[in-house]
Amino acid sequence: MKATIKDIAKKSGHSCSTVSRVINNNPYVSAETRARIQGIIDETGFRPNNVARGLVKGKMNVVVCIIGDRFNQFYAELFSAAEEALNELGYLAVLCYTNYDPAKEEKYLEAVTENNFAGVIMVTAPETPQLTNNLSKLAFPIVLTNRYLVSVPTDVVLTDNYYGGYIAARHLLDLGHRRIAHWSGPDNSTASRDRLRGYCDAMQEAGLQVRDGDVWKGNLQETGGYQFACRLLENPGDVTAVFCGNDMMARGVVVAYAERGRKIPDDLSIVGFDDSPIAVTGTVKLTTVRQHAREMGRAAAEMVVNRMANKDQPHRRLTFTPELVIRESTAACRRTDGPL
Amino acid sequence: MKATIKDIAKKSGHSCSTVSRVINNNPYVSAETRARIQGIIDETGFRPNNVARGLVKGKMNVVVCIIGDRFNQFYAELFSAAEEALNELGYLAVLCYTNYDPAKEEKYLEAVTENNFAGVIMVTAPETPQLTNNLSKLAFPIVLTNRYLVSVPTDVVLTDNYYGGYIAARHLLDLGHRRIAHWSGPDNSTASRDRLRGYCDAMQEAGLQVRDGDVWKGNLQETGGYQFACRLLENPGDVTAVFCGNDMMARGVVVAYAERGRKIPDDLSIVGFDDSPIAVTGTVKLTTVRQHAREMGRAAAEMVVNRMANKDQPHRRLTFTPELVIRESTAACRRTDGPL
DNA sequence: GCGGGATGTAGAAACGTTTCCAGACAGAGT
DNA sequence: ACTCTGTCTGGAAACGTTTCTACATCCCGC
Repeated sequence: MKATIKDIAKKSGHSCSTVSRVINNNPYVSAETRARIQGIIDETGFRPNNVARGLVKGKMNVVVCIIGDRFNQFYAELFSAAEEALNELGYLAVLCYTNYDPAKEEKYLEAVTENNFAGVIMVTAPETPQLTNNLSKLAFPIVLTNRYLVSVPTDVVLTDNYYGGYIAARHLLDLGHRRIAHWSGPDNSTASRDRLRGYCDAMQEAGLQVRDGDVWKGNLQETGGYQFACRLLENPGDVTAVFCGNDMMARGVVVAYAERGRKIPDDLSIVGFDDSPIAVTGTVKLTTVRQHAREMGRAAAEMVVNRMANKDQPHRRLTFTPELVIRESTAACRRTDGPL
Repeated sequence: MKATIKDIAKKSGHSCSTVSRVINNNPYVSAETRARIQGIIDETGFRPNNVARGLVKGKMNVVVCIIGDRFNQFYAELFSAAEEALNELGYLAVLCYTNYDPAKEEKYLEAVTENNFAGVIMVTAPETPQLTNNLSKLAFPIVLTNRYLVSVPTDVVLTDNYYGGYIAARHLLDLGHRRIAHWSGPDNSTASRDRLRGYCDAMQEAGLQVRDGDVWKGNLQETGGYQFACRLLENPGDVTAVFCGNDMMARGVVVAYAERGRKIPDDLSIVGFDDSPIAVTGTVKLTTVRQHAREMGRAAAEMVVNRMANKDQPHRRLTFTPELVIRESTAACRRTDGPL
């Protein structure tokens, strides 16, 4: 069987307490004692049992990241940074995908409770009544990222999506575009809504009106962008630029145009969102709005362990400012024929 | 604080043992007692603490899936099926990505040991000395999938990759192709090697010789396929068909050709591998070799819990037979000019 | 030479379950 | 009437840690 702390205690002639102290780097151990015990630990290959530790401490040193969408590399990047930070802080990070299914979300949150995991970093969750109901009575730290809930205060780390939407539209306007579409995801997240507002305000500021037909909502994946692009190609109108809800969608647009021999940015200017790795794969590098994925991930990690120590501090919202990254998918508007 | 089994015992006037019995559906509880206790459990919202349970049972009911590659949807599919099965069997499934980094792999395996997780399903791992060394002394059940290790016997569920390579090449040969390239991943997995063998044997059977220059090894991702396709386009030779190591790679080839206005399958026939979801997204649906991802996932799940019960049974290797799925990326060879 | 704060160590309780053991009771077979 | 077997229940040990309490010892300043 695996060696326990008692075995080490017996072998070294010391008590469990003392062995525990050397394991946990408690200063109240003499140099000789520490050396002797450490020697035995090393030669035995003893590793403390985290389950027992978890029982007395009241929590396992495991943080679960619950993510809606496994295709979005922005989340992957965010998680990877969070994991790195969590490891440094002594926690194991594991991943669960919900596929945006509220039932799965609930299942995972329940599992966290039952297993006394230390906390949760949750990346995107549509705001369902169950979720808000659950969140409000959860006993462990949870930090949301990317979107916040209007009905429940939580710790959250965000991008300033309003500003992101604003600079995306602003950039296209500066290039002379006048009819700018916005393709995004379902309307159930603050992230999407805030970006939309930013886009609308930029348009209005330029004296342009956003028409109903200019904003399309679909799935935030490559297929979504692909489909919308096909729809636009069939019925071009005078749209000369598109602001996409994320880079995956933007990629889908590029593919649809490439397949028909149309040129980006000549035939259409595209701004993505996220600046995820796929923004720079493929021939046309995307102009996009960079979210600071790694910084957000690290911040979320720090926030979640911070809350473990201070259970009752007020909830905090940390907002990162996105920035425009100009690459090859946008260019000055060449169409001058239409009105507006 | 959260209710414990003792609180329930006190409230119901019964002992902890009895409460435990109703929680675990032990038959030795009278109907009335069970009803009364269950009532209290329900009204209290009591949930047993898995950590305490894990301590006495010697393991947490958590299975970790360790996956090398988060981009490959075939693995995602496999994991999703495994998770489903594991949930049915009473286990929580969580995910860790190694990015093919042996150090991360080791870290996760260590975490499994320290946290007494119930077992591991590991999807792809390059066979490093550390890994084999670690695996041979692990105390928990582990089942490998997709590739097996030559130096350590383990439980493993596989696709018959040799046969997969064979039918892929055979299909292209049947379409009249003679110069068929094979683009795959690094040579460190049995999966790649077996597919290569199958492809070579099919070629030889047809009286054709595989030349060194026909087999390229790169990264098994879209970028890998894209790069190889570019290389081929620059220097076409007489290759008319390609058998790709997986669907992502095949997709990359399609994109490269589309961007240059070349037609698939007219200019190049492509066979992928996996039949992952991306095989049917995009305009050209891929001809590919289907691996039975969901069946493999479920099998892996069953295998891992099976081994928990029977620690000393001999290791098993379960092989699924892949099948060719013919779609739009392959067509009869039209080039008849060159010798072979 | 004596109280008093560090420093070092051991023993035992505690964490929340499961499970082993023992005992009570009932009905059935002799 | 008696064992015997099966059903039901409670008490307590066990799982492997951390941590609380208690007790030495030492050195310091008086």
